[in-house]
Amino acid sequence: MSSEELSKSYEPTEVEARWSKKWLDDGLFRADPHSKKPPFSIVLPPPNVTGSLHLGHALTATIQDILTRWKRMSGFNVLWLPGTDHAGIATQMVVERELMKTEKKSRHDLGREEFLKRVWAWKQQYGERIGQQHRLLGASLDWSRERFTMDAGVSEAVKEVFIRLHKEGLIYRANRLINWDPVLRTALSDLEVDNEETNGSLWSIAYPVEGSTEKLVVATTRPETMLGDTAVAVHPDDERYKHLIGKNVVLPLVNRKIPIIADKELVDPKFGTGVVKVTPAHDHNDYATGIRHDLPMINIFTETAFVNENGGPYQGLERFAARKKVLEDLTALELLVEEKPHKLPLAKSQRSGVPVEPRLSRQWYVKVKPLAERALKAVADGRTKFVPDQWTATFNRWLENITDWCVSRQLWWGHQIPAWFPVGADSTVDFENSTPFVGREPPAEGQWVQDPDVLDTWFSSALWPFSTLGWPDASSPDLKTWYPNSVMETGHDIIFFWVARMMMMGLHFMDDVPFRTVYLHAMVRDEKGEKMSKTKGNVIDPLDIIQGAPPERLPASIKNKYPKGLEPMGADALRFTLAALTQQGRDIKLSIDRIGGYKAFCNKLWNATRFGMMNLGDFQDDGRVFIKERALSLSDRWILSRLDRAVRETGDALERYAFSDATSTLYQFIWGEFCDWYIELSKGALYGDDDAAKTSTRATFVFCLDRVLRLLHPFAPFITEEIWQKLPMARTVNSIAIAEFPKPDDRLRDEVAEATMAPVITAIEGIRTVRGESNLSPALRIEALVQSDESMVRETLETYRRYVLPLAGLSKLTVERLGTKPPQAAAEIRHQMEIYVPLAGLVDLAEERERLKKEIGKSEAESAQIQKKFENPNYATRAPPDVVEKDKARLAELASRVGKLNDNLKRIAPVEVRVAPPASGPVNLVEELKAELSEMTVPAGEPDQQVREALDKLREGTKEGLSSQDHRDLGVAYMNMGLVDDAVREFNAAKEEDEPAKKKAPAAPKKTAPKKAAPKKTAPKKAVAKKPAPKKKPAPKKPAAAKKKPVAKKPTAKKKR
RNA sequence: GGGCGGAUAGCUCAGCGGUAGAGCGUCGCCCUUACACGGCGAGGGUCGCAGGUUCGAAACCUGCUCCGCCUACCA
Repeated sequence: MSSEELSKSYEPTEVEARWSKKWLDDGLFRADPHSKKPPFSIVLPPPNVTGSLHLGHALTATIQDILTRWKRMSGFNVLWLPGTDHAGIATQMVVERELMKTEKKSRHDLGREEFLKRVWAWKQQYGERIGQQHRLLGASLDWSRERFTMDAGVSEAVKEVFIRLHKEGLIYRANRLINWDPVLRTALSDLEVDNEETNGSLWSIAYPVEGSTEKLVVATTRPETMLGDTAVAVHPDDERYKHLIGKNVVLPLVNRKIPIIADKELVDPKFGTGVVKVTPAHDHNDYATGIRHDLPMINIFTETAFVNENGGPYQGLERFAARKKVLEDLTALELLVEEKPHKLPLAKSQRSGVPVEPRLSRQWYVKVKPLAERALKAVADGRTKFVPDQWTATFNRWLENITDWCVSRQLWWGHQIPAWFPVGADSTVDFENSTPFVGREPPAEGQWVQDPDVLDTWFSSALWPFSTLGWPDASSPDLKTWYPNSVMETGHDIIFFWVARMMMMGLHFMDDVPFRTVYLHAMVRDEKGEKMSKTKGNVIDPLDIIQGAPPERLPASIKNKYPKGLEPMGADALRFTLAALTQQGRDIKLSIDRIGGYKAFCNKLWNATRFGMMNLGDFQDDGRVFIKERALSLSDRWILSRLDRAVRETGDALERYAFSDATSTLYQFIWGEFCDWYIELSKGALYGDDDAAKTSTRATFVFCLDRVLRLLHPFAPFITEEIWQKLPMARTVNSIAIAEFPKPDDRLRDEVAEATMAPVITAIEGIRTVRGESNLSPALRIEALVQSDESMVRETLETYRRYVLPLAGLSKLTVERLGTKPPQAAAEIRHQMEIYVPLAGLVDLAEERERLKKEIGKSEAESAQIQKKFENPNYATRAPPDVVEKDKARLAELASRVGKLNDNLKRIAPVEVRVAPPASGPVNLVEELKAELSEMTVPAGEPDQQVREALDKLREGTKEGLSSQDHRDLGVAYMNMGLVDDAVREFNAAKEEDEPAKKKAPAAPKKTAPKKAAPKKTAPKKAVAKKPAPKKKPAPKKPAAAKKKPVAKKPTAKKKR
């Protein structure tokens, strides 16, 4: 790691290309079914073979790759199996559209065989793209096992399943009302229909009652379907129409007699006119009614939704044209009573977007009830778990109300149904009424043709967890090793389409659940929260983010924000972002800026490595000496201990599928602790000439970086591999991808080191705060004084001044007991220490006063808040003692803090000072200060009466009897005369006078909350008096123990992103 | 209509009974020899509204208001 030069910033593109190729060449991700390791398997949800990956796929790949790499590194025999889906309707549509565009031909012009050739060619051409995208994302898939849903093996599984289900009576053929897409000319399952609220109309049409002048007025949203009406229904209890039940109406326009029936399920007497026209062949409700009442069913549309021969004079009209004509004709007959606006749910085909036309048709169905029951039970028994578990309820509800699954599609691209129809004597085939034979091959006797229909794409997808592993060959080693899959990870949008169906098929054919855990992720949306879709133009190709893209390649919305295009972000940054945005049950809003932030994080890591390369010299870790056996410095011990926490937290987070917790732990550790603190602290040793210290620091650096890279590897595989390969250390494997995932190691934990570092960090931060607040240039070396009555703090700061000096930018550090304060110094009161930075000549003291006042205000506010709790007598008695203790301690700390801040404020009071009036009680410094500010007119150099008297006393040698107030007054006087040292001495003396009093009854609470009623103050006062006692001393670890704040009180947890 | 999720700092979100947090953005000082894709510091919130439970509620309960998503046969 010494000689090589690293580029100044991380350039992902070249690195990623190199490693994705290398991993592939080395076959690192090839799974071995005969391995002795415990198995772990995931099958990739197969994307549409002719599509290209979008960010949703990138999220899928990222999460699965994180799990996969983590498990692989943790000693599992991992299989992550890739594949693609033939995506029947979608693919067929794309190819048809292309055919029409380039050759002006329909698929019918080509014929089935030729058309399918074209689809396969298309698949060959575009199928590669998805593989390529996955490789560039870093997905550690076993490409040797890649499957396609129309591969021979998978097709064999599909046939087997169909035939067996048929034999078991779970697949049957029936003539029912189905959802028909008149553009694609195929049946659809319920799930492939989207209900969309639409603004339509509700028309009222008068139907004349036969043999009467009465008319029944029906309400409808689809008047054209009246051509197929076979009844009119009223509610049996509706007094308005009771007398008409059993009579007929004459259907206008077609003059067909149809009965008036009573049906309480269909009819809600309160809606519309309370009369419903019944069109069983074109409406799902009417269909059910038709069955109940044994009504005739008249189909009035062709496959393409044009009126057929049953529509009389309307034959040949498209359905919406027919509606218009029907309405016109009704108007002419004066039978159209009313048209009013009406919102209705319109069922549209998910694929073509066209309103679905319910159509009577003979189709194949799967009887799912029995299958669903097993799936429900498996989940109830905990054999499969949902993460997040809120999906369990969704899953259950759907399966509990499931209806039979229409699996036949009138398409060409897909698994042709293994059913055969006899060819009649006249060479025709009666697909409607003849009985098909189900089997791989037709019977030897007679002439048969195969059912032209294909199966729903999801039918083959449902078998994916086992069809990809060699089923139906039960002896397949892959199947034995990796079924059930460990995890199914996919988007929650296909829980019904896919997850539920895999559960049913897996249980039925493998007699075990297909996967133990289902992790469902959210949908990826754009930064405004809108769904990414081609029509909205906000779809981003993951590769454009990874490799960068010129503006013209970007969708308009992105181009607007990034007119210069996108810089290459790298796959690692994209992956880390996606993982960080993962949160349970919520959509993911992806922002490019956020990715940029994680790109910066990669760059940070890169540069930390660069720093190492420049400073590790010829160090080489041969791995023979355990790190803790070296002579480690405090910072070494500290970072190792922090590292162990990060290891623990990352592992825990992964166990819980809490990917975002893992990313924030890693981010925080790498940037906030390793880079911001450890590297800075290590510079002393690395730049110095103590060879032993140098070596231990180098060893620690390499040790930490190695662990942290391995921890990070599942999230950011490329940069971690690149860097890991450069570390000067012995390796047992040649890729980080198969190195061991770090495990917690108690030997690294060092509570003493963390506790010792705490005051060092506190001091550095305190001094930095003063610098920052005072706008001191970072280049300026300043002096600082730290006072503490804790000997441990003093000793630590003395011992580790070599840490404090450079990190706080000091030229001099003085450490002492609480005592004399420097004049004109900024003060910062921190836990167990007071920090003073003389500012004379450096900065305007007025600003420092403002700052102190603000600090005081804050502390007082917090103090008041806590005191309020004590005002409630129940608080002390009923709240847990530890909570009360904590509040008391905090109150004491605040009180002392306020006192100290006030002291300092006083000390750097303006030269033109108004001396406090004589006061019998405790001094209210805040009030006093306010007064000072408003009366800044007292001329300098002329101490008032009080001071003069005090000075007189002094001159008379009666100093002995001076009160603390006297000392203060004297101090002010000396200040006014420019005798700083004398002033300080007096202030100090004032303080000492105060001390004994404080120990009995602290003055601080009185100062901070003088308005409080006396009785209420008693409780906290006692507490305060007790608290600063020795008891607290051995607890400098408090800051380190705070879980979220790893370093100290307010450590480095302010990192970017 | 039913179900689920959400409403916390300008933005995106953690927190889910005991001192309001992070990242981004903002402001200030800095090109300090790993990193300006950087360093250091700071400001910023009556936790959607109204009740209730509790010593104590952003968190638990009830109701309401918005915003998403799923699901459903009001013609």
